[in-house]
Amino acid sequence: MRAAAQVFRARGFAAAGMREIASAADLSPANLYHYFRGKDELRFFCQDQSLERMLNALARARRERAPLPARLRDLAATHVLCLLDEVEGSAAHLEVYGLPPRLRARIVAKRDRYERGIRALVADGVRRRQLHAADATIATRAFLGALNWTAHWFRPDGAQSAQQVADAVADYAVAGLSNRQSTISQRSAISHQPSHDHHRPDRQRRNNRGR
Amino acid sequence: MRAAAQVFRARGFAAAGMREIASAADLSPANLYHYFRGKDELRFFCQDQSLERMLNALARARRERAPLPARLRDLAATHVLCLLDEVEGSAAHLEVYGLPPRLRARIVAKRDRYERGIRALVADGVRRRQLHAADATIATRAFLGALNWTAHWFRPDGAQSAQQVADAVADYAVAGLSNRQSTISQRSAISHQPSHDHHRPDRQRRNNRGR
DNA sequence: TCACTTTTCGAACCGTCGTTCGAAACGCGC
DNA sequence: GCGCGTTTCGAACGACGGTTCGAAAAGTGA
Repeated sequence: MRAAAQVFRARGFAAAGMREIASAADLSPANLYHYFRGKDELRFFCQDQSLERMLNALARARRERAPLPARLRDLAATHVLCLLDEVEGSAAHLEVYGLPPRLRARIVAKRDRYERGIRALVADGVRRRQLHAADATIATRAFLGALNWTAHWFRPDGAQSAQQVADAVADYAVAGLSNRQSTISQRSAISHQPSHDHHRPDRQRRNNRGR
Repeated sequence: MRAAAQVFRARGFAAAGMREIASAADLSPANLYHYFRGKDELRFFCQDQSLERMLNALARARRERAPLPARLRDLAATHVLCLLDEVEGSAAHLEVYGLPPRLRARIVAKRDRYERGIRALVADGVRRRQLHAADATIATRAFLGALNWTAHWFRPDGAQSAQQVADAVADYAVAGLSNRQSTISQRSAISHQPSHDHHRPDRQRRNNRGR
């Protein structure tokens, strides 16, 4: 499972091959199937385990009595560490498309439970004026995005350790929710004309509303 | 290309099939190859175009004279709109693995140019004390993560429009750079014992520092 | 040593996917 | 209608990936 998580994180789920996973685990491809029913199950276990750990962190954040920003910061740092450092951690919980009819539902349910839990914390913080967010749902997802994206760029052989990255990213993510925004011009006076349509010369414009 | 971008965003690059793209574009699979050399080129065009638009937004942010947070906010909102709203936009620029030997270099170079440009803005803001970030590189990537992640959860038929989401996410992302951490216990007094090593019985420890 | 279970693996099956080929259908100027 | 370039597509090829099969090797307890 550790090998699978590694390969999933490095190549992405769809691009990861069972033969590659097997070789990373020092097994023959066929032998993998005596431990796992198939690729989907492997993916499911990785995701399920990561989510379980994150839900534990969420429960801890709920029960602590420290100020909300501090609790969220710990939650965020643990979240990032789950993706990066912990050997068995996997960023696979981000790709839910794919295939599994039954398994997918279980993962999505768990993931939603996690997200809803965080959103409840955020919304509560906003109500108590300890946090600031225009929309708790969007803010929560942006918050999670800053955390999840680390799986895309972190390199274990890089300059900073997983712990350092987790701390820095967690600080950033929580700062986005903290109040006392420093008088940013709320809507920006800049012209803002998207330079849209971009004059594409293009071959021709077939298929305009066919079907 | 619009159809390809759609399928790429929905299924991911590796999981997207040429047959599916073709059918989404009302073409036969074979016919696709009279307009594009192959899947890689299709991917390249999508990524290149998105990046081009983002680089334009970056150039605008560089030349404006508004306060830095406001400029970053506009840049962020445009970035999100590139991923979400603009029909031809594509979130494909996030998957650079895959295959292309020559094309890959060009995309990565362009992406790095974009990231470096933003990082320069951030670092400059930190120097002028208009922004706050412990590490400009990590902060920039967390910033971009909050933006990029929208491609994973945004649904066009959802409650809020792409513009609303872009605004809210951009506000959050910039707040993470402009908010002084409000005396969050810097290292959090919470116990924090990662429940690490998790007692894995493990088979054996081959390949420790192999390479 | 002997059954019996567990683990391992080489080889192959089968589907899918990216891609190509050859030719039919179309558009258009003459 | 006739040529000619463009567009379209059905069918198939080759490769790769997930998976299965059957049996050999390794472990286990008496």
